[in-house]
Amino acid sequence: MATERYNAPQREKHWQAVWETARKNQSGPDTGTENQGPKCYVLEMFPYPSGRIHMGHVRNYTMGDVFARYKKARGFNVLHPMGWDAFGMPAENAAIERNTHPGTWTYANIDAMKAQLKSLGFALDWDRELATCSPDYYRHQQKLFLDLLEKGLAYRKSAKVNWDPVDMTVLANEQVIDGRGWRSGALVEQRELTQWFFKITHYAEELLEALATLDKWPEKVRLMQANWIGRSDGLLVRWSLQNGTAPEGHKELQVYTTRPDTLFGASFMAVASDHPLAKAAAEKNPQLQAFCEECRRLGTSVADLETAEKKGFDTGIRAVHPLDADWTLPVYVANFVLMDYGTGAIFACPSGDQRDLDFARKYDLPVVPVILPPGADKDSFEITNEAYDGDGTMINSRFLDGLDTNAAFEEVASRLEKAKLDGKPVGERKVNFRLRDWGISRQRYWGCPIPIIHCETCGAMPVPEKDLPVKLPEDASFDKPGNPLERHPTWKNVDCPKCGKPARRETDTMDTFVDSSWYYARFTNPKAGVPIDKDAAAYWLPVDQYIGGIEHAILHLLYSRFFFRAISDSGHPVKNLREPFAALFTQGMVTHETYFQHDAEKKRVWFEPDKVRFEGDGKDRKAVTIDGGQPIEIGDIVKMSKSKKNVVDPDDIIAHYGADCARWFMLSDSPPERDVQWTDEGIAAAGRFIQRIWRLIDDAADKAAPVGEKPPSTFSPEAEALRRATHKALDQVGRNIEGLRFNVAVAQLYELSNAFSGALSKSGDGLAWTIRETAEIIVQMLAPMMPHLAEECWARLGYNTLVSKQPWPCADPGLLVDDTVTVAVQVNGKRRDELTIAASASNEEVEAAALNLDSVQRALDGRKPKKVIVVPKRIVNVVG
RNA sequence: GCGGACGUGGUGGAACCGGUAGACACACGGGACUUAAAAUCCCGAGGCUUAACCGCCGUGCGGGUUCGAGUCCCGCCGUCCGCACCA
Repeated sequence: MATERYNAPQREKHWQAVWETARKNQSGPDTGTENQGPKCYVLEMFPYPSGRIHMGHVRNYTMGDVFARYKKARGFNVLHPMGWDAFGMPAENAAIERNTHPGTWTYANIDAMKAQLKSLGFALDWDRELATCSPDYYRHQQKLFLDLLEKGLAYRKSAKVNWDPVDMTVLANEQVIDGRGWRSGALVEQRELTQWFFKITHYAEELLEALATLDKWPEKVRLMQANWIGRSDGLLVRWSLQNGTAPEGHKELQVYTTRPDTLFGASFMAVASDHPLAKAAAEKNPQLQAFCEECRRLGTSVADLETAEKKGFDTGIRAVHPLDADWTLPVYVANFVLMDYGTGAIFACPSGDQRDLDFARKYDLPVVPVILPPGADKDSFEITNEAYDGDGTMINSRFLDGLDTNAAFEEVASRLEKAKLDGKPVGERKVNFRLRDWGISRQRYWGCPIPIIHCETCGAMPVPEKDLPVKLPEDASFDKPGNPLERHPTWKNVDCPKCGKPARRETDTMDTFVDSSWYYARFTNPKAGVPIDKDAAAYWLPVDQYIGGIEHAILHLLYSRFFFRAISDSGHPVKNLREPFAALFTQGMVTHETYFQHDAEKKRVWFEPDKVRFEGDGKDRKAVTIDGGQPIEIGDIVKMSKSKKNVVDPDDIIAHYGADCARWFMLSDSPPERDVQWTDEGIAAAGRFIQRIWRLIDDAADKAAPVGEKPPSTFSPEAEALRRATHKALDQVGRNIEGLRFNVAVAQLYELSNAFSGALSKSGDGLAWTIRETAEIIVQMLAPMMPHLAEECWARLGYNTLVSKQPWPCADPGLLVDDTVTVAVQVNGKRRDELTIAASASNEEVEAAALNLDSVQRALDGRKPKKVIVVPKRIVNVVG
């Protein structure tokens, strides 16, 4: 009887309905009851509800689902929730374009995407679903904000901010990429605005130190965060200003340096154009005034800053060298000195810093080498156009001469700590961080309102807790650019909660990264009346496996690490936990070839993959249009994106091949952390494998021993071999899923299927029993990856239970070790032969057998072996 | 410029702690089944040499350590990513 093809799309709907009925996609109430085992919290980064799932989501959520289902089968009590990162710009843009409300658009998208996720068969706990745009969620976020405010971890200040002129909003430093807004791509400008900030710098040291404890995070992400936090160890040094050269009231200049060892190489001082000393000096100097203005204008865009030539202006002020009262240096205003790092002032050592050197050459200032690189000759060493900023031996540095760089640092630091200027130490050790406080104000409607009321008398007053949530008004207008909350006729008019006088609401909303900084904690009990249910969070946190894109290496992950600490320290601690994500995995992107033609202006016009037909293969492979047969160029393989039209819609794939096929393909071939290339051949191969498994199991079901039959007492060699292959694969597949090496697990399942298919045509003692054993183990191993197919196969094998409810099978340790082993035989390190021998053979026996081989004798060519190395069960190397 | 990762057949990739390089899959070639095709099944395949065996070469390039190196060390080359006036 010919086997019917497995109709994946149809059967998948069936099994999804069965699961729904069985309520199997539940992790149970708050502390979980489904499994008695230890808890395991599996989380994938929740999606922005853009309207449709893309292949990147499919890959991300498939990995999480395989891991979650596997852990469940291993007896863990698993939490695997899903929600929506639902605030943000696109909803507002959609509102403008379609004349709908952002909420309407967002919730319609959520419905559509939820249906898509369900059609992929993910074992998600939908009872815990949350959307950050719901007042049920953001009311708690407002409470968290108020608690941070009370602790001084949220505050308001006027600051230069990154202004995105397209999105018309403020961006955090982390959200500016190559001088452009991370979402809009517009050139970012600098503007002075009063904004709300979170004091992430308060945790700079801790966030950096704790990276060392995150041993289940990728090294790469930890390094990126460490660089971002940017700790430097240095010295604050106070330089006195020479009498008569400095403006009234300016007696000293404080600089920050990480290289006090180079102090004798100092050649000038430089301050930022908005440094108080620069401003004071400019008052009486119109030319300097003009120069400062120029610097400020230049600084309007980050891109300009990066390309600007180094320029300076001599203020005429002179600073006294802290180690030599007779030595004075000129003070410049320089465009490359930043006011918001260190003290906004530096001393410059041109021989040891490229910027200082460029500046010194331009203005003809002295360049004195003070550090001799290791191996360089003292007499001939000189600095020409390249500064030397490495370590070495001190020269031209008086009492430091001969010391190494580190010793010189210490010597200068301790001298200056003891030295006094106006009764206070000249030098003070200081650790500086690159990290800045997180500006969270956004001039947008579709975000969490900041619960503050501004009163002319009382200032910025927190909204009383009883008045939370501060809800967004439904009737906002989106017809103009700018903030709809700002121009709403009534919403912002409220009375001051303290004095009762008319006041106005804060119209800024929070950066959406705040929303995603604590959602993982909310998932542990999303219906709690407080932001975080302490018991539920204590049970479930930390997240045991977090999975998402590398693009969040800094932004989301650093903010979450900070926010979790900040809320812990302001009344919402979860045990003593400081880190929310115990293990992190960053998956690669889904890529696809691109196809294009050039238009009349030489611009590329992109083609969807299904508009392209191919002719030939290998080097002769050509693309043509599907209708006209006109030539098309084949472009790079890049991340799927709408703009390049190289996207494949998951819905189309599910409808054609089924969800299991899409899932299987996303797990195959490429290591999960690397990019995977979507190809038609690849998805077709996955589809073939599904049919193959179905045929194999169908065939096996006919040949297998009945369910529950006792194991036979003897096994034929064929049966024995199949059992060994099966149990080895079981052992390996488990390990590889555990280690998220899905591509390797997939290969092992292919391999076992090949062996199984060969064994099905054989007969022998115990084979029928072994066929059942292997068939069941294959199905159970496939279950986390292709859950629908696995259920179908499980039923075909005679069960009316669900395979997704079965415990993970146990590999028989006795079948993992072989009686005989094949070892390679080398002569002088070159492989000459192989030897099959009892695993229990002694080294002497192996050696004798190896020397006995013709091939070994031939290779030795009459020489006596000098030495024989035997590595048990692996290799024999004859040296002769 | 600084920091990091990576480099294996025609392709994606595998190889535990230094121990048979190329598992598995794609593409390709040959065969079976078929009137034919699709589907399926079987076989082949790193390169050079050879009728075949044998042999030689082979994990970006050059050196080194080792009985033995894709794996460790040093120096190059290339690709990708992150950061970038941070004093």
